[in-house]
Amino acid sequence: MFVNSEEFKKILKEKGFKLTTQRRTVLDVLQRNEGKHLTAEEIYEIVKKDCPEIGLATVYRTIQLLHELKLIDKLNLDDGYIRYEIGKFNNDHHHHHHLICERCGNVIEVEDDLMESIEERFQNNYDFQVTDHKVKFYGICRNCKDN
Amino acid sequence: MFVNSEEFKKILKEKGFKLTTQRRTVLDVLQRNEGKHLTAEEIYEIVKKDCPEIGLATVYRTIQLLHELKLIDKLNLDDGYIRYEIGKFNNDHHHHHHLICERCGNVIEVEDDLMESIEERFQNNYDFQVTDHKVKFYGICRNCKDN
DNA sequence: ATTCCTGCAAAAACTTTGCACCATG
DNA sequence: CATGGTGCAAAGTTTTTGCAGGAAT
Repeated sequence: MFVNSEEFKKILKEKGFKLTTQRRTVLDVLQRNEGKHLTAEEIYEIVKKDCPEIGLATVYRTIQLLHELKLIDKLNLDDGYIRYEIGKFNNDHHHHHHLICERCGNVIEVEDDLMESIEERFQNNYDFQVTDHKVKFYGICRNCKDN
Repeated sequence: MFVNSEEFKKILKEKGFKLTTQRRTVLDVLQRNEGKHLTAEEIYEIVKKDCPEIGLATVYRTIQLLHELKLIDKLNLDDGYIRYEIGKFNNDHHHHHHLICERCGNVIEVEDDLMESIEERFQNNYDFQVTDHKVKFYGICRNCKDN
Protein backbone atom coordinates (compact mmCIF):
# COMPACT_ATOMS: atom_id res chain seq x y z
CA MET A 1 0.00 0.00 0.00
CA PHE A 2 2.54 2.58 1.09
CA VAL A 3 5.68 3.69 -0.67
CA ASN A 4 8.88 2.49 0.98
CA SER A 5 12.25 4.22 0.75
CA GLU A 6 13.45 2.25 -2.24
CA GLU A 7 10.29 2.90 -4.22
CA PHE A 8 10.33 6.54 -3.23
CA LYS A 9 13.94 6.89 -4.30
CA LYS A 10 13.12 5.37 -7.65
CA ILE A 11 10.15 7.67 -8.18
CA LEU A 12 12.28 10.70 -7.35
CA LYS A 13 15.21 9.58 -9.51
CA GLU A 14 12.98 9.22 -12.55
CA LYS A 15 12.36 12.96 -12.45
CA GLY A 16 15.87 13.94 -11.43
CA PHE A 17 15.14 14.52 -7.75
CA LYS A 18 17.18 13.29 -4.82
CA LEU A 19 16.07 11.38 -1.77
CA THR A 20 16.65 13.37 1.40
CA THR A 21 15.82 12.81 5.04
CA GLN A 22 13.39 15.70 4.92
CA ARG A 23 11.43 14.28 1.99
CA ARG A 24 11.40 10.80 3.47
CA THR A 25 10.17 12.13 6.81
CA VAL A 26 7.40 14.29 5.36
CA LEU A 27 6.11 11.36 3.33
CA ASP A 28 6.29 9.14 6.42
CA VAL A 29 4.23 11.59 8.44
CA LEU A 30 1.56 11.75 5.75
CA GLN A 31 1.49 7.97 5.56
CA ARG A 32 1.25 7.54 9.31
CA ASN A 33 -1.62 10.02 9.36
CA GLU A 34 -3.78 8.40 6.74
CA GLY A 35 -7.31 9.72 6.84
CA LYS A 36 -6.33 12.99 8.48
CA HIS A 37 -6.26 16.20 6.53
CA LEU A 38 -3.16 18.06 7.59
CA THR A 39 -2.11 21.63 6.90
CA ALA A 40 1.48 22.53 6.09
CA GLU A 41 1.90 23.89 9.60
CA GLU A 42 0.55 20.69 11.17
CA ILE A 43 2.84 18.57 9.04
CA TYR A 44 5.73 20.80 10.05
CA GLU A 45 4.99 20.33 13.75
CA ILE A 46 4.83 16.55 13.45
CA VAL A 47 7.87 16.26 11.18
CA LYS A 48 9.96 18.28 13.63
CA LYS A 49 9.76 15.41 16.12
CA ASP A 50 11.69 13.15 13.75
CA CYS A 51 13.65 15.83 11.98
CA PRO A 52 14.01 18.85 14.27
CA GLU A 53 16.24 20.84 11.96
CA ILE A 54 13.70 21.00 9.13
CA GLY A 55 12.38 24.40 8.06
CA LEU A 56 8.80 25.28 7.22
CA ALA A 57 9.84 26.31 3.73
CA THR A 58 11.12 22.80 3.11
CA VAL A 59 7.80 21.37 4.22
CA TYR A 60 6.03 23.58 1.71
CA ARG A 61 8.46 22.62 -1.05
CA THR A 62 8.21 18.93 -0.23
CA ILE A 63 4.43 18.99 -0.14
CA GLN A 64 4.36 20.57 -3.59
CA LEU A 65 6.74 17.94 -4.86
CA LEU A 66 4.75 15.05 -3.40
CA HIS A 67 1.64 16.49 -4.95
CA GLU A 68 3.29 16.75 -8.37
CA LEU A 69 4.37 13.14 -8.00
CA LYS A 70 0.73 12.33 -7.23
CA LEU A 71 1.68 10.73 -3.92
CA ILE A 72 -0.57 13.06 -1.93
CA ASP A 73 -3.88 14.77 -2.53
CA LYS A 74 -4.83 18.36 -1.95
CA LEU A 75 -7.99 19.16 -0.07
CA ASN A 76 -9.63 22.49 0.58
CA LEU A 77 -12.12 22.72 3.42
CA ASP A 78 -12.50 26.48 2.93
CA ASP A 79 -11.07 27.27 6.32
CA GLY A 80 -8.11 29.23 4.96
CA TYR A 81 -5.70 26.31 4.87
CA ILE A 82 -4.73 23.96 2.08
CA ARG A 83 -4.78 20.46 3.48
CA TYR A 84 -3.03 17.32 2.33
CA GLU A 85 -3.55 13.62 2.75
CA ILE A 86 -1.80 10.55 1.49
CA GLY A 87 -3.16 9.49 -1.89
CA LYS A 88 -5.29 6.39 -1.82
CA PHE A 89 -5.68 5.72 -5.47
CA ASN A 90 -2.22 5.53 -6.88
CA ASN A 91 -2.89 2.07 -8.13
CA ASP A 92 -6.57 1.85 -8.78
CA HIS A 93 -8.85 4.63 -9.86
CA HIS A 94 -11.21 4.71 -6.94
CA HIS A 95 -11.81 8.26 -5.90
CA HIS A 96 -13.14 9.28 -2.57
CA HIS A 97 -15.34 12.09 -1.44
CA HIS A 98 -15.73 14.03 1.75
CA LEU A 99 -18.79 14.41 3.89
CA ILE A 100 -18.26 17.51 6.00
CA CYS A 101 -20.46 18.02 9.03
CA GLU A 102 -21.59 21.61 9.33
CA ARG A 103 -22.00 21.37 13.08
CA CYS A 104 -18.96 19.51 14.37
CA GLY A 105 -16.70 19.93 11.34
CA ASN A 106 -15.96 16.23 11.24
CA VAL A 107 -14.86 14.93 7.85
CA ILE A 108 -16.04 11.50 6.79
CA GLU A 109 -14.39 9.82 3.83
CA VAL A 110 -16.51 7.94 1.36
CA GLU A 111 -15.73 5.78 -1.60
CA ASP A 112 -18.36 5.69 -4.21
CA ASP A 113 -18.44 4.76 -7.83
CA LEU A 114 -21.77 6.40 -8.56
CA MET A 115 -19.81 9.43 -9.65
CA GLU A 116 -18.72 7.54 -12.72
CA SER A 117 -22.17 7.56 -14.22
CA ILE A 118 -22.18 11.32 -13.87
CA GLU A 119 -18.82 11.58 -15.57
CA GLU A 120 -20.20 9.61 -18.49
CA ARG A 121 -23.01 12.09 -18.83
CA PHE A 122 -20.59 15.00 -18.98
CA GLN A 123 -18.66 13.15 -21.63
CA ASN A 124 -21.79 12.71 -23.73
CA ASN A 125 -23.58 15.97 -23.07
CA TYR A 126 -20.68 18.39 -22.90
CA ASP A 127 -17.94 16.61 -24.79
CA PHE A 128 -15.86 17.00 -21.66
CA GLN A 129 -13.47 14.21 -20.74
CA VAL A 130 -13.30 13.99 -16.97
CA THR A 131 -9.93 12.98 -15.52
CA ASP A 132 -10.44 13.83 -11.88
CA HIS A 133 -12.98 15.24 -9.51
CA LYS A 134 -13.24 16.84 -6.11
CA VAL A 135 -16.47 16.44 -4.29
CA LYS A 136 -17.51 17.81 -0.96
CA PHE A 137 -20.89 17.19 0.60
CA TYR A 138 -21.95 19.38 3.50
CA GLY A 139 -24.57 18.32 5.97
CA ILE A 140 -25.31 16.94 9.40
CA CYS A 141 -23.55 13.81 10.56
CA ARG A 142 -25.01 10.97 12.56
CA ASN A 143 -23.63 12.19 15.86
CA CYS A 144 -24.92 15.72 15.46
CA LYS A 145 -28.40 15.06 14.17
CA ASP A 146 -29.78 13.99 17.54
CA ASN A 147 -28.45 16.96 19.46
CA MET B 1 -34.31 36.36 -11.08
CA PHE B 2 -32.12 39.10 -9.70
CA VAL B 3 -32.49 41.08 -6.54
CA ASN B 4 -33.49 44.71 -7.09
CA SER B 5 -32.75 47.61 -4.76
CA GLU B 6 -35.99 47.34 -2.84
CA GLU B 7 -35.63 43.63 -2.24
CA PHE B 8 -32.00 44.06 -1.30
CA LYS B 9 -32.85 46.79 1.14
CA LYS B 10 -35.46 44.59 2.76
CA ILE B 11 -33.05 41.65 3.06
CA LEU B 12 -30.47 43.91 4.67
CA LYS B 13 -32.94 45.55 7.01
CA GLU B 14 -34.09 42.20 8.36
CA LYS B 15 -30.63 41.66 9.78
CA GLY B 16 -30.03 45.25 10.82
CA PHE B 17 -27.81 46.25 7.91
CA LYS B 18 -28.08 49.40 5.84
CA LEU B 19 -28.23 49.78 2.10
CA THR B 20 -25.26 51.69 0.78
CA THR B 21 -24.05 52.60 -2.68
CA GLN B 22 -21.07 50.31 -2.22
CA ARG B 23 -23.18 47.29 -1.36
CA ARG B 24 -25.62 47.97 -4.16
CA THR B 25 -22.78 48.36 -6.67
CA VAL B 26 -20.93 45.19 -5.63
CA LEU B 27 -24.12 43.16 -5.92
CA ASP B 28 -24.81 44.76 -9.31
CA VAL B 29 -21.38 43.80 -10.57
CA LEU B 30 -21.84 40.20 -9.48
CA GLN B 31 -25.26 40.11 -11.12
CA ARG B 32 -23.99 41.59 -14.37
CA ASN B 33 -21.19 39.02 -14.42
CA GLU B 34 -23.32 35.96 -13.98
CA GLY B 35 -21.39 32.83 -14.86
CA LYS B 36 -17.99 34.38 -14.24
CA HIS B 37 -16.02 33.51 -11.16
CA LEU B 38 -14.55 36.72 -9.87
CA THR B 39 -11.90 37.30 -7.22
CA ALA B 40 -12.18 40.13 -4.72
CA GLU B 41 -9.57 42.05 -6.67
CA GLU B 42 -11.46 41.60 -9.94
CA ILE B 43 -14.70 42.72 -8.35
CA TYR B 44 -12.87 45.74 -6.94
CA GLU B 45 -11.56 46.74 -10.38
CA ILE B 46 -15.00 46.51 -11.96
CA VAL B 47 -16.82 48.21 -9.11
CA LYS B 48 -14.43 51.16 -9.24
CA LYS B 49 -15.87 52.13 -12.63
CA ASP B 50 -19.26 52.83 -11.05
CA CYS B 51 -18.04 53.75 -7.59
CA PRO B 52 -14.47 55.06 -7.85
CA GLU B 53 -14.09 55.96 -4.20
CA ILE B 54 -14.65 52.40 -2.93
CA GLY B 55 -11.84 50.69 -1.05
CA LEU B 56 -10.69 47.10 -1.42
CA ALA B 57 -11.49 46.45 2.24
CA THR B 58 -15.11 47.37 1.63
CA VAL B 59 -15.25 44.94 -1.26
CA TYR B 60 -14.01 42.18 1.04
CA ARG B 61 -16.49 43.15 3.75
CA THR B 62 -19.36 43.35 1.27
CA ILE B 63 -18.50 39.99 -0.28
CA GLN B 64 -18.57 38.36 3.13
CA LEU B 65 -21.90 39.96 3.87
CA LEU B 66 -23.44 38.88 0.57
CA HIS B 67 -22.20 35.37 1.21
CA GLU B 68 -23.75 35.31 4.67
CA LEU B 69 -27.00 36.49 3.13
CA LYS B 70 -26.67 33.60 0.68
CA LEU B 71 -26.87 35.95 -2.29
CA ILE B 72 -23.52 34.82 -3.68
CA ASP B 73 -21.60 31.55 -3.77
CA LYS B 74 -18.00 30.90 -2.92
CA LEU B 75 -15.86 28.93 -5.32
CA ASN B 76 -12.34 27.70 -4.94
CA LEU B 77 -10.44 26.81 -8.08
CA ASP B 78 -7.24 26.18 -6.11
CA ASP B 79 -5.40 29.00 -7.81
CA GLY B 80 -4.83 30.95 -4.61
CA TYR B 81 -7.93 33.08 -4.90
CA ILE B 82 -11.36 32.71 -3.41
CA ARG B 83 -13.85 33.38 -6.17
CA TYR B 84 -17.45 34.47 -6.03
CA GLU B 85 -20.44 34.26 -8.30
CA ILE B 86 -24.04 35.30 -8.04
CA GLY B 87 -26.13 32.57 -6.44
CA LYS B 88 -28.39 30.76 -8.83
CA PHE B 89 -30.47 28.75 -6.46
CA ASN B 90 -31.90 31.19 -4.01
CA ASN B 91 -35.38 30.11 -4.94
CA ASP B 92 -35.12 26.56 -6.14
CA HIS B 93 -32.69 23.95 -4.96
CA HIS B 94 -30.91 23.21 -8.20
CA HIS B 95 -27.23 23.03 -7.60
CA HIS B 96 -24.63 23.41 -10.26
CA HIS B 97 -21.22 21.95 -10.75
CA HIS B 98 -18.08 23.05 -12.45
CA LEU B 99 -16.18 21.37 -15.22
CA ILE B 100 -12.65 22.75 -15.15
CA CYS B 101 -10.44 22.23 -18.18
CA GLU B 102 -6.92 21.27 -17.16
CA ARG B 103 -5.44 22.71 -20.34
CA CYS B 104 -7.14 26.05 -20.93
CA GLY B 105 -8.55 26.59 -17.44
CA ASN B 106 -11.99 27.29 -18.80
CA VAL B 107 -14.81 26.68 -16.35
CA ILE B 108 -18.05 25.23 -17.66
CA GLU B 109 -21.15 25.32 -15.48
CA VAL B 110 -23.42 22.35 -15.38
CA GLU B 111 -26.76 21.70 -13.80
CA ASP B 112 -27.42 18.14 -12.97
CA ASP B 113 -29.77 16.39 -10.66
CA LEU B 114 -27.97 13.08 -10.74
CA MET B 115 -26.17 14.20 -7.61
CA GLU B 116 -29.36 13.75 -5.70
CA SER B 117 -29.26 10.00 -6.01
CA ILE B 118 -25.81 10.06 -4.48
CA GLU B 119 -27.02 12.19 -1.62
CA GLU B 120 -29.72 9.66 -0.93
CA ARG B 121 -27.12 6.95 -0.68
CA PHE B 122 -25.14 8.92 1.85
CA GLN B 123 -28.30 9.41 3.84
CA ASN B 124 -28.95 5.68 3.87
CA ASN B 125 -25.42 4.32 4.16
CA TYR B 126 -23.83 6.88 6.44
CA ASP B 127 -26.77 8.43 8.20
CA PHE B 128 -25.49 11.76 6.89
CA GLN B 129 -28.02 14.37 5.88
CA VAL B 130 -26.62 16.33 2.97
CA THR B 131 -27.60 19.99 2.84
CA ASP B 132 -25.18 21.28 0.22
CA HIS B 133 -22.39 20.13 -2.02
CA LYS B 134 -19.48 21.49 -3.98
CA VAL B 135 -18.41 19.49 -6.96
CA LYS B 136 -15.56 20.12 -9.34
CA PHE B 137 -14.72 17.89 -12.26
CA TYR B 138 -11.35 18.27 -13.89
CA GLY B 139 -10.67 17.17 -17.44
CA ILE B 140 -10.24 18.17 -21.04
CA CYS B 141 -12.85 20.38 -22.67
CA ARG B 142 -14.18 20.12 -26.20
CA ASN B 143 -11.97 22.88 -27.56
CA CYS B 144 -8.77 21.46 -26.12
CA LYS B 145 -9.20 17.79 -26.94
CA ASP B 146 -8.39 18.25 -30.63
CA ASN B 147 -5.22 20.26 -30.11
C1' DA C 1 32.65 17.16 -8.35
C1' DT C 2 28.32 18.37 -9.82
C1' DT C 3 23.88 18.93 -9.11
C1' DC C 4 20.34 19.44 -6.33
C1' DC C 5 18.47 20.64 -1.55
C1' DT C 6 18.03 22.99 2.74
C1' DG C 7 17.46 26.58 6.32
C1' DC C 8 16.92 31.07 7.19
C1' DA C 9 15.08 35.38 6.56
C1' DA C 10 12.93 38.42 3.68
C1' DA C 11 9.24 39.14 0.52
C1' DA C 12 4.99 38.24 -1.61
C1' DA C 13 0.14 37.60 -1.88
C1' DC C 14 -4.31 37.66 -0.10
C1' DT C 15 -7.33 39.10 3.58
C1' DT C 16 -8.61 41.29 7.98
C1' DT C 17 -8.67 44.92 11.40
C1' DG C 18 -8.44 49.62 13.87
C1' DC C 19 -9.84 54.02 13.75
C1' DA C 20 -11.56 58.55 12.65
C1' DC C 21 -14.90 60.32 9.66
C1' DC C 22 -19.23 59.87 7.01
C1' DA C 23 -23.87 58.17 5.53
C1' DT C 24 -28.16 55.94 6.31
C1' DG C 25 -32.57 55.35 8.41
C1' DC D 1 -28.82 61.79 15.85
C1' DA D 2 -27.84 57.11 16.75
C1' DT D 3 -26.13 53.34 14.57
C1' DG D 4 -23.72 51.28 11.41
C1' DG D 5 -20.53 51.73 7.17
C1' DT D 6 -16.47 53.42 4.73
C1' DG D 7 -11.67 54.45 3.35
C1' DC D 8 -7.17 54.27 4.46
C1' DA D 9 -3.26 52.28 6.23
C1' DA D 10 -1.34 49.02 9.08
C1' DA D 11 -1.17 44.38 10.55
C1' DG D 12 -2.13 39.47 10.03
C1' DT D 13 -1.85 34.95 7.65
C1' DT D 14 -0.37 31.70 4.72
C1' DT D 15 2.86 30.63 1.17
C1' DT D 16 6.89 31.60 -1.89
C1' DT D 17 11.54 33.01 -3.05
C1' DG D 18 16.71 34.27 -2.90
C1' DC D 19 20.83 32.87 -1.44
C1' DA D 20 24.83 30.84 0.69
C1' DG D 21 26.06 26.70 2.78
C1' DG D 22 25.35 21.59 2.80
C1' DA D 23 24.09 16.87 1.25
C1' DA D 24 23.33 13.28 -2.25
C1' DT D 25 24.82 10.68 -6.21
